Amino acid sequence: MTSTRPVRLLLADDEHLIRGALAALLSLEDDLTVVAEAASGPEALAMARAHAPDVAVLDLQMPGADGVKVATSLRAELPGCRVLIVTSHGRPGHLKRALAAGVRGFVPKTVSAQRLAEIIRTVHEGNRYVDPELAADAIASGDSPLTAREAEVLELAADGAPVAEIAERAALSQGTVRNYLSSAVSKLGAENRHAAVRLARERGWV
Amino acid sequence: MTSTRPVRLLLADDEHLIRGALAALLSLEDDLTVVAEAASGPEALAMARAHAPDVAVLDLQMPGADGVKVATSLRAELPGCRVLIVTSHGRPGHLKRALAAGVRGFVPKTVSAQRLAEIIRTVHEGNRYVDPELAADAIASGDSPLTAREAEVLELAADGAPVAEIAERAALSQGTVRNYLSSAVSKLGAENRHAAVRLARERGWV
DNA sequence: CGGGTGACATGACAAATGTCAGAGGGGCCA
DNA sequence: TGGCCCCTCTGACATTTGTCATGTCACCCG
Repeated sequence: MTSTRPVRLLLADDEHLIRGALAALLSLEDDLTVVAEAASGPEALAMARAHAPDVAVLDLQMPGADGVKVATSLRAELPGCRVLIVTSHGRPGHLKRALAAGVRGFVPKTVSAQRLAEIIRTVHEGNRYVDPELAADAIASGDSPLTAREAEVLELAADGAPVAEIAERAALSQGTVRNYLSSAVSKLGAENRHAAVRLARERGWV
Repeated sequence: MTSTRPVRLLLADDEHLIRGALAALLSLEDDLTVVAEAASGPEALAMARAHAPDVAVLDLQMPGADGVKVATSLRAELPGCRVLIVTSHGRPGHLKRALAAGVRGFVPKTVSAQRLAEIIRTVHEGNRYVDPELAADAIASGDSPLTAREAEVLELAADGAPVAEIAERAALSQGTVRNYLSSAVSKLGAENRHAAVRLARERGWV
């Protein structure tokens, strides 16, 4: 395989500094070429439509729509475009969501550019790549033990709202809300609902 | 001023990808040279001692010790070394803390590498540089209305711990803790202490 | 069809939390 | 020195929670 045409990349990250630097570094690899850059979720989608890249390298946290949402849309609109998610804070639940959205690769930003280039090639060839450490975390943390309602109520409780407000927003009775919160708290082994929110967040279950 | 020797830089960021990319980009500027890199707070300090750089470019959030703590130590040990903080999530309080620690520059990662290079030069010449948007946020959010104790107690309450635990850890009576929490909550206009924690965090007051 | 499970509810009780009034002591500054 | 503000505490009270027992209803599966 001598003169394959280079892999066309879309780079999306809201931090200009990182995105630019990354573009520069990846361009040094002569089998990779950055054809488009975006600073937000919607922009990434638009760029993908316009340039139909081979691989989309997406940051997980972007304004507008996060990497996973963009990946979902991309999956439908451009099935040929592989998606690789890059993230600073790899929480187990994100990985699971990402894989469910058809993402082919998931790596933390702690990898080197060299390594990232290799992973981009891996993904482009149709293989999957998940950072071993993140994968281990995801397996260790397991599936969410929360039912859909419990998770929903816990989420509404996330900003410290009192039960009355949660009940109203969820269209549930206060007693029911307290029941859900109580069971969520005990399932997570937390001291109270606020600690439960923290735990669930850490594990990516909300 | 024709043949000044290049500005010697220390780069500290726990994300290898970013750090490497940044190093590569900044090295393209012929008046800048990266003499050391670090992936954690303590490592940054050690590197600074070993290489005595002209400017230290520090990420705000690093394992071990954050950028501001490193800056504080650096101020004492290497007064000649200017510190520039780079951050993803610019919260007003951080800026204030950073300036108090003698940091000369504070910029979000949304700037371009070009711009960053200019800012590094500015800082190296002894001037200060603070991102205008972050500065505006900091001014708008104003000073913390919390007394030292209120902030301390609020911080201990941050992870959802019950009052009893806070009281023990702060060596205060439970009643006192509740009084402080109560006054903090009302000063912040929050619904309860958990919402207060969130608000205070957002504004960088804890 | 019967049984299990989850969504949803009520009511009651104990525990934690929020609020208020008051009170003593220390430091700072006019 | 007197006033003011903060720190610290106490005690009492109303409100909000967490927990438990219990019940109804709908749905899915064997």
